[in-house]
Amino acid sequence: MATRTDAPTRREQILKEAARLFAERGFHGVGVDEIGAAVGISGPGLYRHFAGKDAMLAELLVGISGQLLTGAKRRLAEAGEVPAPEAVLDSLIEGHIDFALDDRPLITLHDRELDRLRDSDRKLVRQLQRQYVELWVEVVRALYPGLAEPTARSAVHSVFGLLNSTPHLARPGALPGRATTAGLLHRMARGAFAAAGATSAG
Amino acid sequence: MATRTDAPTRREQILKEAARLFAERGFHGVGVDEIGAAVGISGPGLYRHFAGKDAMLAELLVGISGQLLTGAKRRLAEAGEVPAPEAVLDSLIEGHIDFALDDRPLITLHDRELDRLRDSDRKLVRQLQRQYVELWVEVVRALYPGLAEPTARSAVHSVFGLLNSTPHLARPGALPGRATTAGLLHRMARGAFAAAGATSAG
DNA sequence: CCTCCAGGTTAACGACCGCTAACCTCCCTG
DNA sequence: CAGGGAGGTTAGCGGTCGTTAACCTGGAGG
Repeated sequence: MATRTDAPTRREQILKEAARLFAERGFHGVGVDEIGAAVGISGPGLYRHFAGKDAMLAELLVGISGQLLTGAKRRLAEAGEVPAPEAVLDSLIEGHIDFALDDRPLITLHDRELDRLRDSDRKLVRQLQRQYVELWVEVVRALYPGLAEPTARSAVHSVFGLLNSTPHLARPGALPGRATTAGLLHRMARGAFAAAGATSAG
Repeated sequence: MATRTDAPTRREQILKEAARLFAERGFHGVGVDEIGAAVGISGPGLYRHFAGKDAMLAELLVGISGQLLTGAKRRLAEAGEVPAPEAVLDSLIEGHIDFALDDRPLITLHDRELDRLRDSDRKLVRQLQRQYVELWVEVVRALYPGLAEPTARSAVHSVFGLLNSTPHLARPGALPGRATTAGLLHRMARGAFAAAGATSAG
């Protein structure tokens, strides 16, 4: 992860604030004037950077899905030729937790405002999401071979629900410390998968 | 659970359809005309039954929170004088899963549109939610005494995220069967709690 | 120094939305 | 059978919102 040192562009500022506002009050609940005000310009000035309000949401959601998928692919590749399923799953979980903890507004948008997109954008996002899920499913099934595919997919979605619950955990800083929270979530995710893979043939 | 046999009142029809629409497209994304159309009357006819669009959302959210809390209290009481923590936790999990599977739109609204409420209603809903969470926290800590309270609370929220993920699992009927799904979710929830309670002192 | 464009501004338009007003029509009741 | 309330209807108002139009300005380039 190459850490950015240069200042964020105006486009990036806008996207960040829009994400926060959309997550807080919903896509329809936020006006363009508010988004503009959040970055110090006013309403219609946004149209110098984006084609419209929809375009901001689209770019956010496509970006999220793409980042998640790209990161997961990278982690899978880094695992080497004959990866240990446990290590790969740990790596996937870690990546998802990082994302959920560092970009809470985005993780909130990700499964909440998808239906507000134009058809083509929505299809793209869904495709990226599906690839991401399938990637997890394969790793989970490698670790728990007894799991049928639909069951594994349900389990993956459920663990996403668990990991994505962080926005509900408290106002900004009330968590017991980032590392502690990450550790707890990680252990719980592993525990949930283990329970899914253990008893039943699915 | 006394099963209803009489026909639903118009109010109930409206609430049900409103819940579905709010869950699908967000509170601000649904117009009163659409809600009316969904029950066969048109727009302003709704105002014979509700003071306004906000009132529908308020009644839905207060109802959900109340039902969850009431059900949980009942299950706790049914457990008897010196309850086995395991059995109580299983009962709580079962109740929450029933709710998540049977009233998907409501479970979606429950953690998504809370901020659209008037102050007084929002406070009431939050209070009910908090009581529900605290009830779970006590049971979890009885079962895993090593868990510190904040950790237990985080764990409970995370398991809610897991259980509430059902709306994302698939379109209407694509699940492997209700009982199977319920069983999977139940095992995963228990596994997640076990993992939270096992390793760390939290 | 003139030009021009990137990136702002304000004004205003058209659409939509929540809600009210005014009216109608059963159906129940005394 | 008169009366009235419950539960609809349509028309329309007032406000908001996304978007466009028209205009302004500072700074870079020839």
